[in-house]
Amino acid sequence: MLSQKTCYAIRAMQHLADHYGEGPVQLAAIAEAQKIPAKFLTVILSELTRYGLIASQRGRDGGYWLAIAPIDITYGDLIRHMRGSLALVPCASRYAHEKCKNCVEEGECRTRALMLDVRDKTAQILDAIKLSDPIELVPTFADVDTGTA
Amino acid sequence: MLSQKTCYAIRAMQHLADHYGEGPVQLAAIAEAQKIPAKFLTVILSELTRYGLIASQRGRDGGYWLAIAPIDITYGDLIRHMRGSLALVPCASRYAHEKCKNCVEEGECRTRALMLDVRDKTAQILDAIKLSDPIELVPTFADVDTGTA
DNA sequence: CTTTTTCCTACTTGGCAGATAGACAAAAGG
DNA sequence: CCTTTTGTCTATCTGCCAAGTAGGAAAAAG
Repeated sequence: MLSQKTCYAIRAMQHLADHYGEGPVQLAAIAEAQKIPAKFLTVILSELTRYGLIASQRGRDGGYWLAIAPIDITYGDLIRHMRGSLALVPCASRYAHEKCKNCVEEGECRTRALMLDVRDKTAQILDAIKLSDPIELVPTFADVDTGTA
Repeated sequence: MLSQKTCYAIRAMQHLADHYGEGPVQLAAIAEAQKIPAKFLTVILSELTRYGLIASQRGRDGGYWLAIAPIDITYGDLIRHMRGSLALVPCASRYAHEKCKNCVEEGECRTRALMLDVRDKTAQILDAIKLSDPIELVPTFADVDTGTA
């Protein structure tokens, strides 16, 4: 599961990508358009600024903009910055590896082996899609007919 | 992230799969071998029994065993039972769909479109691997050299 | 009827995601 | 300079829920 914060961050970044090259976008504008609690967005944007993904300007007519062209930012980057990991299990993370608690030896853990594979496939998808890429929207009812899960 | 409970459930099921056809396996044996707190395992196994994945017998020489052949149980099934969803975001789940809070319209949400894709790929992997499949273990140091994430 | 083992319901607890508060810093206009 | 606007930082609150515990009931077998 992505945290709520990560979801907010993604939407904020998408918003900035949509307005790339148009000068600073103010926090309030993002908050309203993306339905993100303004005060919380403050924290998120500061974080993204610190990571170097966005730049900012204070004072009148200030705001935020992408520090990197949207074509150079992948969803994978973004999620890793916000969550630390794409893996479903701490021991299967490559950048944010951590031992699971109450687990068997890592070298003996079948779950870990499996989840490493899932992680890599997930990374393949998310690292291939850039903020600038058009994303084909999926209508709301799509869930009903495919009985996959 | 898989919950700790889900991880325990997976290991417990693997254990039962390893002893398939050997008669009932007692809770204490699973708990010890898989390093799972015994009292908590109680709750998990009962749940799995209710779902029909395992069967049980009380009393002397009782225990648990798989109610279904390991070749007919996929990791996907298992995780869905324990977590309700393979998706990274509630609105991208197919069986356990739920609206995200504080989000834009689902039909307009790019994050959802993306995450639906990730979910499907994840399901493809996890539904293709059965409890009976041998899983190639991955040595502990594998994380160091591949700089993917 | 005693022992062994699973089953059930309820409860406790700690941690942390999510969100807020409020003082501070800087940029621009007048 | 002083005021307004907007971002920055650090501290704090709060409610929820995963994780685990407690303890007794039910069943099987001898």
